[in-house]
Amino acid sequence: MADDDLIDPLVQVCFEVIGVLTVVGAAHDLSLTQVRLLAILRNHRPTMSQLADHLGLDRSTISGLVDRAAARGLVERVTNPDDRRSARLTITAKGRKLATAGAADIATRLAPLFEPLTDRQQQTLAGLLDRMVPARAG
Amino acid sequence: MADDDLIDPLVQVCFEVIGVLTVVGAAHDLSLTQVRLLAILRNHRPTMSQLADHLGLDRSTISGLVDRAAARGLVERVTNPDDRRSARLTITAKGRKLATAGAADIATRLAPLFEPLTDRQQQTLAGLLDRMVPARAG
DNA sequence: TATTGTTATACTCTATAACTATA
DNA sequence: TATAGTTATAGAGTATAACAATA
Repeated sequence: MADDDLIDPLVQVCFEVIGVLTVVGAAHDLSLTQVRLLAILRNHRPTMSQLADHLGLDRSTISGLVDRAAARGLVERVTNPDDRRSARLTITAKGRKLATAGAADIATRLAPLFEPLTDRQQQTLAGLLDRMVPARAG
Repeated sequence: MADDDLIDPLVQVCFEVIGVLTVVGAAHDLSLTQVRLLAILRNHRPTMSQLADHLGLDRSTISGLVDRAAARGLVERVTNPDDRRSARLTITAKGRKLATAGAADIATRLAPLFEPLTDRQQQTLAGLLDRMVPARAG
């Protein structure tokens, strides 16, 4: 098949989805990157370096990002007694609450995108997408 | 079905795709927004306001964006003789060349994502995604 | 020496508010 | 008056380079 028959609609859908994440984030004064940060911290406690690798950003960028989120009381640095150079990041109760509310908003705002698909088609889509995401350690 | 069974992998895949667009853009000194700009201008000649609406950005943001792209010779403002307030944006030959090369890079870098799927599954995916993108005027 | 994280710096992206020119 | 676009301003996101602390 012509690549574009798949790539074009995929990229289009991605921009729609990212657009939803961006506006929902903005409604809570969160940038797209802050949304990702909270989403990750819901299930993980990475070090700054691990976070940088995962997000594909420089460590210095992460420092600023975490500074701003910490200033809002959304995340916390927890120093590691075994290696005092490194710090683990954790989400606060306030951050978790915001993340949970945001996830619900996102689900609601994403729903219209799935509307053209039958339940059966949505299941098929979920299966295909699931196969595309590599199992990720962390 | 549980929403998250669809939303989670969809969002994951979207971040993968956006990540590819970001790194390919960066390899050509283009931000993600500049990549989108060139992608749109390959097929359209919008006014500044139309572009702002389409990208979901403020008109003032578009001004700066276009300034920087124009300074690199990638796009041009063409004033409309019928309404001298407005300007249509066009891609230059240089911009088109860059966009074409970028699109090829993107296809190459996106390919590993599809690898877990059979050709038949890729066709199915393309069909489902296609149904999700609204026909857009412009 | 190597690694973890921060700081200083500079540029891009973004929105708000105020503005100019045209309609 | 209303609309198209720009400019001034301020803050967030980003990378590079240089740095301090720890290993």
